[in-house]
Amino acid sequence: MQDKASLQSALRMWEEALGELVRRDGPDLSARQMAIMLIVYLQEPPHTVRGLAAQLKISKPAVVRALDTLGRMDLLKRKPDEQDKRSVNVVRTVKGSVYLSEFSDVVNEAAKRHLA
Amino acid sequence: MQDKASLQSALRMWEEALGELVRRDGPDLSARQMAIMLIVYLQEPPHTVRGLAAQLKISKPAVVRALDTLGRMDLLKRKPDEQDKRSVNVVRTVKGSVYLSEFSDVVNEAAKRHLA
DNA sequence: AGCGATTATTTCGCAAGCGAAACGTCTTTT
DNA sequence: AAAAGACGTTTCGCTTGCGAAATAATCGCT
Repeated sequence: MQDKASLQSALRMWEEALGELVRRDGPDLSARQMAIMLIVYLQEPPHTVRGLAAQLKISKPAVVRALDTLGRMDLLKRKPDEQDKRSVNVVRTVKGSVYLSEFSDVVNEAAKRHLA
Repeated sequence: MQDKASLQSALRMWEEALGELVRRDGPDLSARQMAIMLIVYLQEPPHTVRGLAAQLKISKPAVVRALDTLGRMDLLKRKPDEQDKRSVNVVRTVKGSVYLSEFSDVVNEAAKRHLA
């Protein structure tokens, strides 16, 4: 268990960043969609539907739907696997990189503001 | 603009915490619902529908719906304002406090794990 | 070559959330 | 006291997401 101060600290930081995101115009990603974005952009490729479903413990159709939505937004892309033609690799896009970059700015600003 | 290391740092922390939350059983709150929870539990009362809508720049019906859902989950409660009978105060519950306490544990664990 | 396993997707019925507009209640202004 | 405004809620039509089950394509094993 943490001390009370650090509990509040983490929550306040989350609040500021999240509030900023909700206020923002533009795409409002669900928790699952954001989790998939972060995995795809922060963990080493390759990323597959089954892999994402397993890591997040959600159903494969849920992953497929999230990829549909994120793909429509150009935040990531499907790329057929040439070795195993049943499989699909999920890859990054420029727009997705920009999106996450701005996102991390928001988080960092909140962190900085809170620590100050 | 931050240096690249700290950008990645914030994102990785967010990813670990968010991943844990998505995996978790139990209520899966939307971004808006979570934002409302954090405001109600971290900022000083009183909290009203119009106040929450203004702060998050979302419509009042959206706030009403979120309060319906969160209220059904016992994560917060409506309390009629005695002074101005048009108004409603949003107040905390024990269950909500527990929920956020566990939430901050997850965030803190992710932060600690990442800094290690 | 054939057959079961694996991968991703689609279909189905359903539940939840959205914004805009209308509404009911209460307060403030005139 | 009547009108105007403020607050929260409800209604409307619509969009999105969900899990479970069914489907299509491909792989691997024997």
